Amino acid sequence: MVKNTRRTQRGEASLSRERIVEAAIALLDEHGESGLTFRALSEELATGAGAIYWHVANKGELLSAACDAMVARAMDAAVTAAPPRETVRILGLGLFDAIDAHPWVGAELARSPMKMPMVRILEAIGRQMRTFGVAEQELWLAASSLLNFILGVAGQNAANSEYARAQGLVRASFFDAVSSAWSALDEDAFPFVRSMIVPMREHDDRADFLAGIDLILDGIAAR
Amino acid sequence: MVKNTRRTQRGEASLSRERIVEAAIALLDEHGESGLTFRALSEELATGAGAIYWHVANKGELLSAACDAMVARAMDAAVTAAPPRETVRILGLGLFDAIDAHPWVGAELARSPMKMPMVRILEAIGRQMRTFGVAEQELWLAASSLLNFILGVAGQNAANSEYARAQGLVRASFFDAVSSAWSALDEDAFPFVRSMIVPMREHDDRADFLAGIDLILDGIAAR
DNA sequence: ACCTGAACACCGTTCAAGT
DNA sequence: ACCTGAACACCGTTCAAGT
Repeated sequence: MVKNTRRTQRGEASLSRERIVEAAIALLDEHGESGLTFRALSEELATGAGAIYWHVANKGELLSAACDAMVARAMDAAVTAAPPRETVRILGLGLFDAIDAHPWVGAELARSPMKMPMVRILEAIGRQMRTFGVAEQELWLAASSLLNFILGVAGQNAANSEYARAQGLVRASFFDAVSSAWSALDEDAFPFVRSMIVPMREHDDRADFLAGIDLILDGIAAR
Repeated sequence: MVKNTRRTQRGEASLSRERIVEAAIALLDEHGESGLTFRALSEELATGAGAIYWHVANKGELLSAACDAMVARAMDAAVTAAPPRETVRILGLGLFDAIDAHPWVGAELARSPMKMPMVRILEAIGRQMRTFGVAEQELWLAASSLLNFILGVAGQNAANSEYARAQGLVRASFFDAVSSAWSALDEDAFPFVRSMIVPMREHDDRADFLAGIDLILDGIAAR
């Protein structure tokens, strides 16, 4: 490991997959999804684009790795000895908060096929379903339903945040904008949505997310 | 309406938002999300990029309009006089099949904030929840939970299809690939996921989707 | 009012060349 | 083995100019 002694001594770690992913996370957090470009990354890391490609296959892999790092962190933080129902809530909330703080994680999760970041979530949820007492032949359904719900919420939250960012709005005024859009809908064509304007405005994403998980757990328990 | 008589007589309708959206849908269906570019669209429509921009604000609006057209079609096709539980299943399946046939719809849906395509789905589901007998103060939760689950499934299905397309795989061999990836996971770190290899391979997306909806409806009914 | 198409300011990715 | 940075082949979007 003599190769980069000089750089290390100067306080600049040599280029590595880890450092690249770290820098990518910083860019994504600061400027949103559109903030991650190989040019910005090169500048941040003081190298050329080609150097990054030596450590990472392409942008997709980079995004996926960044997402995975965040999800792994959230899953690890949610390790408890609580009963399964409570643990699933903690897991879910951990993910919810991570996505709330880093919307791009939700967007990437909603895109990623059955690869690593999702496998982690499936593992964490599935274990709880098993201790929850779900029958063996229903485990896949229980775990994947919960997962799909969580991914749906994740995607929506991320979309809302990105949209709000693009419009330069804060969270509260985003829902103001939605509510005025819904007010303009035709009463005959959209009676239900119009009747939801007030509930939508008063709703609490976090609380609804938890309640949704409970709904599904109730449905599972009812079998 | 004299302006484009000549063009119309020649059998080429003049440029319009509708024709543009139509062409966009054709490109998306044929070549996936990456197939929709303003250049390809210009060629297809035999015009310049600027002409398209006169009718459509930007690419996002175009994608959203294309998605909305597909969702509207699916929702209209699912109008029945069946009891609410059955109707929700029909609505869901209609959407599921539309996304299965046009994966880009699922991807766009997972991205779109609380705008038009989603408002349609919310309206259709919400009406059924009301006739289902859900209490007024629980309507938002019931409808939005169902919606989030559906969007989650939509996003995953779309991601799987896009991934399979990119790899040049058919559906069956996609799950083969996932199962061999899962087989390579560490047994100690991922016992649950490894135990799901067989169930995952044998599962039926459509059936699981329906079962998931039932799970949530059961949870709602249990209140 | 509607369309043309060249031009602009970006992208991700590659690759010969260096150390 | 690792890095440089110019070059390539694309993008979405704009805009002066046409009809």
